[in-house]
Amino acid sequence: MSKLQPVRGTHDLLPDEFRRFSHVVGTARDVARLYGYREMATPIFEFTELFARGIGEATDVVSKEMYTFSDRGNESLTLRPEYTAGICRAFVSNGELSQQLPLKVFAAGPMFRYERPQKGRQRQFHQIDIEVLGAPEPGADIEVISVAADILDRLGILERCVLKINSLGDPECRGVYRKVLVDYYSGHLDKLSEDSKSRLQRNPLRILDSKDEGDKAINAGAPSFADHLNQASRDFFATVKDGLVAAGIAFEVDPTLVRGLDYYTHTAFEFVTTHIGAQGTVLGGGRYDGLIAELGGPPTAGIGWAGGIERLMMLCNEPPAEPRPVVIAPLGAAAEARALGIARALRRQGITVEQDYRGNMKRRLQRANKLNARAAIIIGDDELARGVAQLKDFDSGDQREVALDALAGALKG
RNA sequence: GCGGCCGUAGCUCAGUUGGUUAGAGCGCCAGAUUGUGAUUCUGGAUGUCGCCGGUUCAAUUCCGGUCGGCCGCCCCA
Repeated sequence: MSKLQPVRGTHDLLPDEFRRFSHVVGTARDVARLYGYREMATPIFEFTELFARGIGEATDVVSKEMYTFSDRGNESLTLRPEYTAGICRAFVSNGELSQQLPLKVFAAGPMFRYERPQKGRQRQFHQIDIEVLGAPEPGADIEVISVAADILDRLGILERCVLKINSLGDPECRGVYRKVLVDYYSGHLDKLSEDSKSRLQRNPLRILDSKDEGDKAINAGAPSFADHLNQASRDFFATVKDGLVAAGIAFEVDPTLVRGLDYYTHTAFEFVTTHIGAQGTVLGGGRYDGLIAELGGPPTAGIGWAGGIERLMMLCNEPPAEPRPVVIAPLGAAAEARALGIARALRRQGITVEQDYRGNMKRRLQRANKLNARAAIIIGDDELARGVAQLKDFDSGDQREVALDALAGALKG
């Protein structure tokens, strides 16, 4: 099997798989539309600077997972590793988007991250994405989570997921807490795992989520973020939680939930599942009120999430079956020519019709069977002369004669 | 980036304690009278045993490397 291989961590979406892919995206799009979100798209690559500044230089994503290259004009470009930064950039680039706040957008497309592939983790993967810009109110947090829950519900996977939420506070108390944490862990440096030592400067909040047994023991005595939230952050979080309850959305507060991207503030959340292996986060996001200003735009609040399409595909129900085609089987050159027009007329009526390019009757019916056709329209010289066709039903095996101009009616009825 | 498992026909897998033409099921192709599928019967084709190199008289079987997949860590969707 010395065949051409796709690049590591990429894969082809063959027709059967693509059907499930479109089902996920289509479902998400439909639900987002019900909430008034409008779809848009941004380029697959951006200036490297955008991600470095937006996501944070020190994050894993930026420091070791980006597909970065120089183009022929010597610009450093990067294949987008996530959607939020690009959408925020588009918001800043296109002044008209700020004329009607809040801006509510839906987007979907490929993302790229240089990681070790495993189940639910590829180098090119796809996300659906929702963002609300210009809404500092907790109502936006609630709505965005509600959209996610409805999408998961429609896909039939909500009951296999748990919604975890946490508050990362505002920059003020986040900074205070960060310092408190670093002080605390610095006192236990000798017992900290290697991973966590390196996390200490980079992202100390993440140590709280460590799976290392030694770290867990130290974490037991760690100061909690909840105790360090300022009043405004506390109130904000309480409103979000009350709203979720009012909307009938079940959740768990998880104080160890920390997002790896620097721009998050206040609400952070994830829908996680245990059904698809270690990469159990199916959809996650949060609030990023400082990001747009950080990128050089007007201070504008933001909140949103991204969902992994491949992960959702692993969990979701079979999409509805495609309509079964009708096959038109002409015999002879004259009938074949005539069939082209008949097939086209039927398709204009919304009937799926397949016409083979070659083959005798047996061959054509065999193929019809493989296509899971519901019926065949058989037209030979005899039928042609009389202006009729044999209409064969594949499920019952019955066959009857139908006038050519009555075909559409017969197939619809 | 770290650790572990794996790689035989289109698919799922068996097999060779190193030795002539590497197997099964499913699928695929052909036939069972002239214009009728699926079902049934008969016959057929499958493959550089992932790739490169080493050991050996001899390797798909042993060893090394490499590429790819899977599992866990890390990280995240």
